[in-house]
Amino acid sequence: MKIKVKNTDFDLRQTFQCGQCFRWREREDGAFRAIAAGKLITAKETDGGIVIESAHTRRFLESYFDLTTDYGEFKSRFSADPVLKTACERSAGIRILRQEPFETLISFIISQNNNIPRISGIIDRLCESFGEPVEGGFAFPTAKRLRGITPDDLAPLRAGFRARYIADAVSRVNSGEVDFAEIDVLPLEPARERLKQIVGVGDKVADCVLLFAFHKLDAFPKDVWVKRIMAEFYPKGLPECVKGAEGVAQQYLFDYVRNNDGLVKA
DNA sequence: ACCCAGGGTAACT
DNA sequence: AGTTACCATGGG
Repeated sequence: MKIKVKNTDFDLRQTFQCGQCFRWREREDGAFRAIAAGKLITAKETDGGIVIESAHTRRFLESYFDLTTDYGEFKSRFSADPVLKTACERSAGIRILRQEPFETLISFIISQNNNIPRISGIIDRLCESFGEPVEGGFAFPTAKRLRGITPDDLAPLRAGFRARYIADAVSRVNSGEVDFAEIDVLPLEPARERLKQIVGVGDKVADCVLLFAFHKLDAFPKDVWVKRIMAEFYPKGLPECVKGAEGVAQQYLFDYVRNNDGLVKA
């Protein structure tokens, strides 16, 4: 499958490097590639728009890249707030991907008290060590494939104290105690409580999973950077114009502060 | 050597 | 309910 989409409200680098995903890499020729949901995807900016190629179906790609959502509408709504207006303009091409729940869960467990380059490294080693080999690399290992895994088994990842959290997540997903199909249809609060049953999953990790995998756009992950933004610009809370789409606003703000040294005080 | 990183937990007030 | 040390590892 090969599809071409307009590059309005869609920038590959901004979308892949805004911290929502960890497996997309830029090639020397400027194209991006990743294994997602077990298959290779490549994406490249061309004169006529963005060209996406994969063995995945069109339906999958439209869902994964969230191609049917109008981000221009979000941005015009958010622009009622001056700080968000600037953030939207700076990071105008961010889209919220629909990633696989298990991959997103494990990835954001690994992300805690960690930095993005090392998160990517740990995930790479997880895929190389336990993932199924597929064309172009390794699939992210499924929960089923990791059944029974112990923290010691995960030692080669060098995930540190997070290894036992990963093991706990695998166990609870396999037992059905954490049920992605159920979480998918649950509202934000109860869905968050389900995920927080996993040892090592708190509000922030749960909200990332709900936003980046289940596309619950009202989830608002509060990491150290967002907390700084909130303290600096929104001490009384988020503006009314983001209601229902807090997670989308969060990504514009997150990308904005991370790429603007000194915008908020550390 | 020290600090921090897309935090969470356990053990305190 | 709100604070704090600690958690492994790697990079600056």
